[in-house]
Amino acid sequence: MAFTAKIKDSKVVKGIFEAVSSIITETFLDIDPDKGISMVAMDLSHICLVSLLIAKEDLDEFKADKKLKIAINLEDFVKIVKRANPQDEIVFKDDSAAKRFIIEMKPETAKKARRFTISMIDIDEERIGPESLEQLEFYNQTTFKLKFLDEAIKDAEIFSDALEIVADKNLSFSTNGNIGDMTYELEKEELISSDFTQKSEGIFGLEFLKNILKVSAVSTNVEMSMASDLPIKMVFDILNSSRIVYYLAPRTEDEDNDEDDSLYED
Amino acid sequence: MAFTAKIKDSKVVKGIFEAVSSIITETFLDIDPDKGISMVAMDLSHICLVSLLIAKEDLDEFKADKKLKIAINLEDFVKIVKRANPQDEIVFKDDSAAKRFIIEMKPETAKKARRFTISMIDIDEERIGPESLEQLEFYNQTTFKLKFLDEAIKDAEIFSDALEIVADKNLSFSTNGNIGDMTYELEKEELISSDFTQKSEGIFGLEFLKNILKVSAVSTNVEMSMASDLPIKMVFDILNSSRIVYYLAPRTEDEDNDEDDSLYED
DNA sequence: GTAAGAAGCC
DNA sequence: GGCTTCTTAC
Repeated sequence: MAFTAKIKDSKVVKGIFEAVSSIITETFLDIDPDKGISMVAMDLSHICLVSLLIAKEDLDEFKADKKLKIAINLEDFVKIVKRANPQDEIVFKDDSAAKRFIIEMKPETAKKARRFTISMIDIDEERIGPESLEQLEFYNQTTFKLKFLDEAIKDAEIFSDALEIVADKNLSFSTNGNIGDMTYELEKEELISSDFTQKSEGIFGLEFLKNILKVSAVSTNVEMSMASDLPIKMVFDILNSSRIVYYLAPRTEDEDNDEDDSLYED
Repeated sequence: MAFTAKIKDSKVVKGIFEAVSSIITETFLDIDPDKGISMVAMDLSHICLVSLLIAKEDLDEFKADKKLKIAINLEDFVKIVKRANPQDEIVFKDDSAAKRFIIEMKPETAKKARRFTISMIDIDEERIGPESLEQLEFYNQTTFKLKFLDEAIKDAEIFSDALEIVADKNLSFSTNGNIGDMTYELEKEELISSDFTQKSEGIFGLEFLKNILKVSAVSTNVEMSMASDLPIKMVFDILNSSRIVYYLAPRTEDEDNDEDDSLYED
């Protein structure tokens, strides 16, 4: 047992992994004695990259002898995590010898935990990390309440399956479709912070945005970075020192060619 | 009209028969002037026997001249019972001359009842009663809150379609499947009562257990009796003097031969 | 009235 | 398996 981590608030664990698993089905969990638990993975269509860090400072217990990479099916993992009751605390352990990942849950005062295991899976090493994305230069950055983006998404899906996001003097969300269109503008005063240096615009799929917004169970603000023709970067702070970062590729004019949506040219 | 019975709380009637009909499709209702309304029937695959008694003490009105056996399709019967509103009281009557069973429902204060009838059907006399099952000698018996079994079932169905139940020092539920496994143990303190004299274990189909658990609409505790290689007996008290008893046959190693699961060798 | 969970449909 | 609807808890 090279690794043990405990989180007392199972609701946070549920919120984090339900959000992530709505986009990612399989992933490595990276256990790092110095950092905590992290993962980086892309959705199958390579349109969205998700990077999660649960910092060791946010773990109520954390023991790790060495770095570990544990590959799991997130969907199955979430089915288990969902079984936690609100008052349960959750413990993760590895049983690498048996290629199993262990999840235990129990109320803090209970003696005996319900114990689940999930088989580790074999997946290819991720071919690309987020490093190249971290080099991206965004012209515009803003932080604001997640509920605004949630509203814009719900407004937009009346008309279309995509949302246009424009950062210029202010931040605007818009869409148009057969039955009509909508515009939702946030004034500077409604933004917690904003630094817009060059107009940028992009169109993004609502399905991804809706899945990303599931993070609102565990976060209240979004820090959004944009530049035309680049993926949009959205950072969500969770717990005290942890975060989930999404890079979502814009839709291109040439929607027939799915490859153009990909975050990477293979 | 040789028989009339009234139950003021239609929700109880719904709960009882929705639970039973999830396993039994056709049955005799036995009307006994001394006892009340009862039924004994097995599911079509002969894996589960259900015995229901609604004691006459629990009926708000009960008139029966003589013993009656009324064969009905429970599925159709439940469709009718489901039509009752929560504030309705329900009256059952026979119209044996017309081979019809009558269900009336109305709010207590209403003058006029909604009236349904359902045709009696022809089914073979049940070839075997529960008498032989009542002779079974169980080594272990325990009573505990239904919610624990409910949790164990929901935990287990992530992995498999079966649940292993072991009574030894304590009571444990477990399962395993391709994606992983789970264990759920109940300490003696979590059991309302327990009398374990000899370790027993058995594997039971989750589909049956889930249908049996529908009884939780009308009961809160389960009294469970076990012995290895015997059916598991589960007794649920309902109302004041009534009860539903299930005998569920364990799955056998040789799962290809369905007959081995049968409660009876024909 | 809203939101989460369960059941039914595709 | 996802989506939708219905039910139930807060």
